[in-house]
Amino acid sequence: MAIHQQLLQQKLSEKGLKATPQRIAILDAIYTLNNHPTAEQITDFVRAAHPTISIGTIYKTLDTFVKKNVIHKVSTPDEVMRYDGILTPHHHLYHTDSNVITDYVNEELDELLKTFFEKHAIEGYEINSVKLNIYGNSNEHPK
Amino acid sequence: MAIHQQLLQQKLSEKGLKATPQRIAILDAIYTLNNHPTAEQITDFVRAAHPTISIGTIYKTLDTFVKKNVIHKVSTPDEVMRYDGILTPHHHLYHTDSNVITDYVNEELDELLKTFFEKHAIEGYEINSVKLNIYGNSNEHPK
DNA sequence: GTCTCTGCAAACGTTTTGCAAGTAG
DNA sequence: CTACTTGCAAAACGTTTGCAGAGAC
Repeated sequence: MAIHQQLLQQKLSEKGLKATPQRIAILDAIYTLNNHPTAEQITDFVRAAHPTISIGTIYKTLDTFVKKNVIHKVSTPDEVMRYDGILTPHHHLYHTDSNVITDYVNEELDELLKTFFEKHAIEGYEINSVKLNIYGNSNEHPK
Repeated sequence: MAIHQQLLQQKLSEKGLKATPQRIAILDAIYTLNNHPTAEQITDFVRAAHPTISIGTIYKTLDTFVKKNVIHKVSTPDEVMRYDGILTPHHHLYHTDSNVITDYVNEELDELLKTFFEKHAIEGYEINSVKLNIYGNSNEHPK
C-alpha cells in the first residue's frame, strides 16, 4: 500500500464513510495511479491486494466517493469514465496520440478567465465553473 | 425534409461519400435537430421518414461522418455521445440542471486564449486546440 | 445490534460487429 | 459491374441493480 493507511482511513471517516478495507484500497488506488484512472485500472490495481473484490463494489464505491466529494468524475472523448483524486480546480491536457490526460494548473489563466467572464456575462446564464480542455500532443521527441 | 436535399447530397459527394437516402436523412437530422443530438434522437427523427432504418446503420453512418469530418463527436458528462454539425470552433455551455448543451462563440475570448498560450507555452506539449467547458445554469427564471 | 457495505449474478443502455442482400456511382 | 452501404441480429462494452450474507461502528 503506497499511501499510509491511517490517512486514507481518516479521509473516509471525515466524510462519514465506513472505512472498509475495500474502500481504503480503492482510494489508495486512485491516489497511487494518480492520472485519472478508469474503473478498470482501479480494479486491476485493487485486485493485486484484494483478489476477490467485485466490479459492482468498485462502481458503487466510486459512486459513493463522488457523491461525498472525495473524488471527481471526469468524462473523456472516448466513452469511459475516469476518476480524479485531485479536488483543487485544474484544467486538462488531452494527449490525443497517447490517450493520456494530464493536469494543467495556472493561476494567471484562471484570473484572466474570471476577469473575462465578469466583463462578458452570458445573458440568462449563471456560470458555475469554467474548465479548459486543451487538446494536443507531446512534442518531446519530434520525428 | 427541412434542408434542401441537393445541398446535403453535395456535401456528401464533396467528401467522397455515396449519397444514399439514409445518409441524407441522417445529415438532415443533425442539422435540423441542431443542438448536439444523441444517436437516439437522430434515430427518432430519421425514422419519421425512414421507419426501417436500423440502429446499426445510424451508428456506422455517424462514425463515417466523423471520420470524414462532416460532423464532430462531442463527449458529455453523462455517458452518451452527442454529435455536432457545426464545424467552426466554438465552446460549450453545459446547463447542469437541464442537461442541455449550447454553443458559445466569442472571438475576443479566443484571441485572449491564443495570446495567453503563445506567451505561456507548455513545455513538451504542442497545443492543437483549446475548448472551454462552461458549467452553470440558466438564471432566466429565478425562483 | 444496527445499519451499511460487499459479492455475485443478472440486467441495462449504448455502441459495435459480421454477414448476406441491396444499391449508388 | 463493382465496391460500398444497408438491415438485422447477436454480442460487446461499461455500468447499474437487487438481494442475501458479512462486517464496521
